[in-house]
Amino acid sequence: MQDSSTRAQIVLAADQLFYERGFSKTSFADVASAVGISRGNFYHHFKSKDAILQAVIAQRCENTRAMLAEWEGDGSTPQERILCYARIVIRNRAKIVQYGCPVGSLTTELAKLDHALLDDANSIFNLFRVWLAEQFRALGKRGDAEHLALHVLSWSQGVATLASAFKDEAFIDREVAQFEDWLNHVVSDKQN
Amino acid sequence: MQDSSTRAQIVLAADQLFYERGFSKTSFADVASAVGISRGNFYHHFKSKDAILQAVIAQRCENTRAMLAEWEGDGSTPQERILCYARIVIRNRAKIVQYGCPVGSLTTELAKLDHALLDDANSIFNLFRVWLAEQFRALGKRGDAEHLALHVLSWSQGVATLASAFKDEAFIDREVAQFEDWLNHVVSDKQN
DNA sequence: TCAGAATCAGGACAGTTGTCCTAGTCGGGC
DNA sequence: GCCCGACTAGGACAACTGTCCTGATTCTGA
Repeated sequence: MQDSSTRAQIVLAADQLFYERGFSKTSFADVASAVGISRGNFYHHFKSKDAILQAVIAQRCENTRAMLAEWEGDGSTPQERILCYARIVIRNRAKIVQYGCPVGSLTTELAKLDHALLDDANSIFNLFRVWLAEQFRALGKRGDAEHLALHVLSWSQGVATLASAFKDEAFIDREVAQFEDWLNHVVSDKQN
Repeated sequence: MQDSSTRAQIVLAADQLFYERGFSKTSFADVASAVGISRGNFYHHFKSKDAILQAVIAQRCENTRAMLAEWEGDGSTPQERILCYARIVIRNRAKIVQYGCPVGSLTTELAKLDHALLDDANSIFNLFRVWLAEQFRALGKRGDAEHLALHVLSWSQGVATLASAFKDEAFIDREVAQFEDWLNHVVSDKQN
């Protein structure tokens, strides 16, 4: 199964290109030339463009799961873990300013074409959502945990969209600082 | 200048299609058949696809300006005017759940291709941004007005992105209610 | 060593894209 | 009546799309 090398290369290249140019604006020729193989040869590895998208999404899911497990690993508090999530937008600042959020921009694109794989793409969002809800529950927010998780997700999408539109990195930093205050306030609030 | 009728029809149809399918996924043939004219005939009205996009953006700017003027018109308070903005996402709930925010999804798409008209598309955002900043200044938020305006813009983008991904209308209502609380808190805060 | 599978390059394919051209219709001013 | 401009239909165009096919090469296991 030497395939794994070429196949993995295809998925990696497609992942990047889907992020940087969008799914529908990325052609087989683009991916093929990025990997360095011929266009016709593609169909030995993936039988359609959607199949590549599916593989890319699966890969992103796996990466996300690994990242969440890592955050879970260090003996930090739930509050610090939520901050880990919020700080992704700082860590990926440069790319976000150029291309937006990889998850958000993909789901937006797929939603417009009501593409069959929108649900698959949403599963990445769902990994974060479920994980965030767990953290909020661990903070004693039993009733609001799900809503708070969606709120945090929504916050990150807004930050990515605006930062990308205005090419404004400072905005990201400001919003993260504000987010920390908000989280402190939520945590110290005894309701729910 | 009977042209205005056909031309206006083209801009109207293109506006809708760009919103519902995205700019690059909308072809001349799509717009032409929506208006009911031949594809080749297009170049008498617009000399390129970008020219249509430019006209669509200009139209949206005009509509936005008119809407802001209307909100300004009734003798409401700045706080109520900001709520007018927040409630757009409720008024356009159904469409947002299907296609996201018309401004945000367009700028995201153009940013990915670093299209020359990204700045034009941003000017719609800027209309809202400047107007919102004015409202916050009128509320005594002299130092923070610009940042607060961006924050509100960012909030609306997050709501639209998540609502569209999860097809969740209830989320929109919840976020707007929360926004009202936040705004009350900001207004009653004497700092700045 | 050698058959068979895995992998590959190159090109064919039908359809679509944005763009451009030509020829024709129509209405209003001279 | 005639002419000129605004408007339109239809098609040509090269380039590109996703898909598929045919051979060739390389690798593997017996």
